[in-house]
Formats: sequence, structure tokens, C-alpha cells
Amino acid sequence: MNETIKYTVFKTQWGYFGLLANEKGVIRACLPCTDRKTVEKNLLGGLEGAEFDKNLLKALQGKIIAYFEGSGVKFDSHLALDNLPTFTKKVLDACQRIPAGKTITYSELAAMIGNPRASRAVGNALAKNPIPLVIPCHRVIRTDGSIGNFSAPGGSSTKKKLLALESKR
DNA sequence: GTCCCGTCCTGTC
DNA sequence: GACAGGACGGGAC
Repeated sequence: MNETIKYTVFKTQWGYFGLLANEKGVIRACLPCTDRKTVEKNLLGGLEGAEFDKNLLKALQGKIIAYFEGSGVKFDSHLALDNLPTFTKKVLDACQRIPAGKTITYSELAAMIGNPRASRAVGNALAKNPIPLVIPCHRVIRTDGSIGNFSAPGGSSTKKKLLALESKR
């Protein structure tokens, strides 16, 4: 494999945010962290040969920064999800259609992809979401109203903070 | 409120 | 191919 992988780390209101991308689109994202090195480590995760490019996905960077400033933005960047299982791709794709400030439940998301009872499998897929925030997996909550779980650094408290940020608009 | 079983997909053996 | 484990749901108690 000889594809070019680039990454960038930039500052937002919440801390440093990382993006990793190849020619096809975004591969991975890393939620804000106060320490830039931590972000790079989480983002690259042992990957070698990734090239730093501060102008990588400049438009998306701007949107993410605006997002953490509290403005409503729509992430429409191209994402490279080819290496993920079909079901996971479907789940992530459906997840992207959730409008900002709105939340749906795991079972509603399952219904969107034609498997109303696959809520558990949906959670499984979201747990593997490589691109948090851009794929708004934090907008998916449990049917009983509880926040559910979140695999990104910070866990469910990060999820809560993200929802609070969106709902106060 | 807590417990338990059903459900469906992925990763590992 | 089989099995265990999950960001869940819903009914039973």
C-alpha cells in the first residue's frame, strides 16, 4: 500500500483536535484534548509515515473550530470508511443524517437501516466509530433517556458536554 | 429501580 | 464454524 496519509492537529475552544486523512477522505478524528501530544498519539495510534500538513482539510478544520464555539455547522466532508464492515458503514452513514441539536435512540437508528431490533449491534458499530464529532455518534442515546456510553476519551461525560453544546443554540 | 433474557453484529479462536 | 462479548431494549419482579 502506498497511499499518502496526512494528519493535522489544530486548536479549538475545547483543546487540540486531530484529523487523519488519506486521498479518499477522513479516516480518523480525535476529540479535543488539552495536550497536543496526547492528541497526536491517539490519532496516529502506532501508524507510521503519516505526514503533518497544517492545511489538511482546511474547510473542515474551520467548521470544527466554529462548532466548538457553539455555532451550528454541518459536516459534509468526504469520509473514507471503505475498510469498515458494511453494517458499520450503514450505521455511521445513517448517523451522519442526524441533524445538529437533535438526538435519536439506538433503536431508532437501527430502524433507519432497516433492522429495528439491532440496537445492540448499532451500539457495537458506533463504538468503533473512527471519526467522532464528524460522525455525530454522541447524538445517539438510549431509549430510556439515559445518555448511554461513549468510547472516545472522556466517555459519557464528553458525550453530555457535546450535547449540551448543541442544545444551547 | 434492578435483573434477566432476547436480539444482532464483530472479532477471535 | 463456533463462541464470547458489546455504547441496547423491554418485560418481569
